[in-house]
Amino acid sequence: MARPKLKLAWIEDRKKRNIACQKRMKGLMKMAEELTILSDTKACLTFFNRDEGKLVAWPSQEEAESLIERFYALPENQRNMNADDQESYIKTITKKIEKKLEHSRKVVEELEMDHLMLQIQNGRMLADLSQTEVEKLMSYASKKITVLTRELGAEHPYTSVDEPFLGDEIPKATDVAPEGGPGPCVRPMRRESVYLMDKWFVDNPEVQKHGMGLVWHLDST
Amino acid sequence: MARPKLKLAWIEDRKKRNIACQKRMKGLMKMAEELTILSDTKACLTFFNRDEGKLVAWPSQEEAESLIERFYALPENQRNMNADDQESYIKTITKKIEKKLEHSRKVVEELEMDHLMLQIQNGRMLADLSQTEVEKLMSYASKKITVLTRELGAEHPYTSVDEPFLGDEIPKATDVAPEGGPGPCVRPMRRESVYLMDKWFVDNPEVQKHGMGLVWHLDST
DNA sequence: ATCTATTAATAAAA
DNA sequence: TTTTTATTAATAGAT
Repeated sequence: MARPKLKLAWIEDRKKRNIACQKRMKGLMKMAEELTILSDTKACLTFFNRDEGKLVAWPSQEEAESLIERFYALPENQRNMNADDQESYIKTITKKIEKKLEHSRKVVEELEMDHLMLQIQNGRMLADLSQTEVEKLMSYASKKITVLTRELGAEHPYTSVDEPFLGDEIPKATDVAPEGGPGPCVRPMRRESVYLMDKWFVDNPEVQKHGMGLVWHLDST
Repeated sequence: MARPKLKLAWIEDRKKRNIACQKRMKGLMKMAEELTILSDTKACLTFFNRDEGKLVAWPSQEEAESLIERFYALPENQRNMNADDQESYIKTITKKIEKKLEHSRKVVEELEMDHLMLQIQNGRMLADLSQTEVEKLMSYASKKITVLTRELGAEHPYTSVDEPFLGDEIPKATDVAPEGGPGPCVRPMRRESVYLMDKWFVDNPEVQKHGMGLVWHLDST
C-alpha cells in the first residue's frame, strides 16, 4: 500500500517502467493542456520511447512542426543595432553558422552512406566501389554501431549477440559528441538508417563476401 | 494561505498568469526530465508564450528538431513487408534520400558561403582566397541574386536605393524545409543570409576593390 | 481499468 | 526576488 519515496532512478522492471512511462506521459500532457488553458501559451510535447519504439507528439505532429518553425524564423530583429552590438552579433552568428555547417556536413555524410548502401542493395557490387568509398562505408558503419550500442544500452532487445568489432576506428570524442551538456550527447541515428543498415548487413551477400561480417538483429522481438 | 481549489480557467491577472505559466513550465520540464531518467524515453517540450513572445525549447532546440525529424523518417511500419513491397519501398526511400542529399548539399554550400563572407567581414582579405573560393563566392552571389529577383518580381528593386522592402518580403523560410508543392521551385533564401549578403556587399571595401561591384540595398529603412 | 496512500507540485502569502 | 506553507494534484503499488 504504502508508496515508497521516489528514488528517481531507472526502473529495472520493464513492465513497471513502461507503465510508469505511460502514466507520466499522460500526466505531462494533462498538465501541458492546463498550462495552455491558464495562460496564453502554446505547448507541445514530443516523446520517443526507445524501448517500445513509440513516437508521440502532443497535441499533434503539426503543432510540433509549427512550433519548431518559429525557431527557424527567429533570427531576431537585428535591424536596430548599434555598432558594438554588431560585432558581438557577428560573432554569435559565426558560431551558429559553424555549428550548423558541421551538423549539415554530418547529415550529408549520413545520407551519402544510406545512398551507397541502397545502391549496393540494388546491384552495385562492392568490388565496384573505390577504396575511398569502402573505407568511408566501414568507418561510417563502425561509428554508427558505437552510437547504437550506447543508445540502446546493454539490455535492449535489439542488442547484437556479438560485440561489434569493425573497430579499427573508434570514433573520437569530437566525432560523437559535438554539443556540450551533460551525458553522452549523441545524435540519435535515424530510424530509417537503422533499418537500412540492418537490411544491408543481414541480407547482402556482397557485404559478407567481403568479410565485413557484421550482423546484428533488429527484428528479433 | 489557503489555496482555493483550482478553477482551471484563464487567469485574468496578467502578472499572476505569467508567474503561473513560468512555474508550470518549470514543473513540466522537471517532470519531463524525471521521465527520461525513469524510462528509455527522450522527451522534448516546446512552448510559445504569446503574451511575452517567449519561445522555449527543452532540453534544446536541437533536441526538438531531432525528435521532429523522426516523424519525417517514419514511413509507416516497414517491419512486416513482403518481398514485393520491399522493392518498391527501397525505390521510394532511394528517391527520398537522393532528394534530401541534394537539399543538404545546397544547405552546406549556403552555409559555407555565409561562413566565408563572415570571415571576410572579420578581416580575411579577398586576396587570401583561392581562385576556387572566389569563383564559388561570385557564382553563389549571382545565383542568389537571380533567385531574389525572381522571388520579388520584375521590378528590379535592387536598383532603387530608397525603397525599404526586403526584410518583410522575404518568406520565412527554414533552411531545412524540403521544398515541393506548386510554384516556382526556388528555395527562398534564409533571412540570415540575406542580411549577411547585404552587409557584406554594401559595407565591405574588399569586395568593391575587387570589382565585384555588386551593391544593392536591403536595409535602407 | 480502478483505487488509495503517499509524495510532489504549486498558489498565495511572507 | 526567493522562501515558506497549506492545499491540491499526480501517481506507485495494490486490487
